[in-house]
Amino acid sequence: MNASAKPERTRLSAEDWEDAALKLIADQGVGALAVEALARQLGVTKGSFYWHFRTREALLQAALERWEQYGEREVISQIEAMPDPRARLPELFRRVAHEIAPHRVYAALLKALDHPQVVPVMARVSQRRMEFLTNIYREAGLAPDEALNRARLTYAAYVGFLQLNFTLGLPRISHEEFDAYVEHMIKTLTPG
Amino acid sequence: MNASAKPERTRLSAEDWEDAALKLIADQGVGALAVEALARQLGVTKGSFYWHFRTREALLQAALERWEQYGEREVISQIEAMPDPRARLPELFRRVAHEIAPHRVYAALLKALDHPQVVPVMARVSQRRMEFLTNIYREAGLAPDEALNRARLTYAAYVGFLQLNFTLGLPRISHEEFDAYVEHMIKTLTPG
DNA sequence: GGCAATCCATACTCGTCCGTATGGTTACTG
DNA sequence: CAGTAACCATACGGACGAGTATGGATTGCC
Repeated sequence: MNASAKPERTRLSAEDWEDAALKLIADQGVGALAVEALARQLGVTKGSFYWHFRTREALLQAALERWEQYGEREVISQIEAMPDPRARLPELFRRVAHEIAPHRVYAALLKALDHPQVVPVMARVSQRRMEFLTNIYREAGLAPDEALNRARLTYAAYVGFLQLNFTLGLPRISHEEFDAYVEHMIKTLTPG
Repeated sequence: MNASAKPERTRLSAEDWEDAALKLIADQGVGALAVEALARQLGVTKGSFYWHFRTREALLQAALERWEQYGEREVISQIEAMPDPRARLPELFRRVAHEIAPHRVYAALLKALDHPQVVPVMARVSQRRMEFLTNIYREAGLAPDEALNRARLTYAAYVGFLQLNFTLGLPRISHEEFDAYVEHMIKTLTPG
């Protein structure tokens, strides 16, 4: 019942700090990323931190890069492996809608877009996802420009949903209502 | 060529501070709302501030309430005055898409949803707008639950667009492209 | 023109957080 | 079992921002 989630650890690595940083970002946002707070949470002091990282900024950078690398799930490859292109969109929507945990860091980063360090990361990640979405729409039968615009619309709806629902807790939607919303979204945004 | 935007002002009122606060929030976010910075921008010192407000928190509160009252444009009443219900949605979309300035505070507040003071304000404002949207969709012919879900989707797309485009500068979209996107959005999200 | 009330400046205190300096402790290695 | 490298604690310096104290300036009013 220590302050740390993993109480029995003797020595830490840089990766441990990065993971802890991402967890803290997901919980309280980028602004709450303070080295003394992190150290307390890990059961050590600042002395440890400044051995692994030159500065707080360096930790943020490392954590972001780590997230960008490993955070991009294999969802993409799994979806692309599906034989029927028209079946990919509904599957993608339902998947994303029901896996909330992996999106918490993205939602937190979305609120830190004034921070110079997160902007390029978010730009790259969002760009890749949008291109992926655009491809799916093209393979589902949309013309190139239509596919691009539909991808923009879909991704904007995704981002907005993140903000409105588990950052703001807007209309405390029930499970059944939520499922109905997802199906409505599929019906509205899927061609055909 | 002073530091202040309006150099020739002798005495300030509480409303002046609130307006300046909202301007600063729109420009640099809620986190940048510091009293000394604000004072510099207004050409005075902290001594002035603490006469008008008991604390920084009080200023934020007052500014948010001011924004909630006067920020809700008369767009709503203008749209509702339109005779043809089916013509309201395209008009609303085009309007919102081309008036960027009034949405800058909303976008900034969207990034401050971890702050306890902004959450209730944003909840109320977003709720009202969603209800407004839901009504329009119903009047355009959608069934009640369909109208609600479509309103959710539309509003999420709006919120997401704010984040992706003038917070992140995502794909530096051109004017023509943007107009095409808006029309695509109208075609996709408008019933019939 | 004098007197309050209003408004603002200056000069502090205090807490927080980043970063540094330095010495101690644990683990690895020959 | 040394000795060296990796890891961590303690203590400090300094920047920055909120809030307080107090006196000065300005405005409106009688």
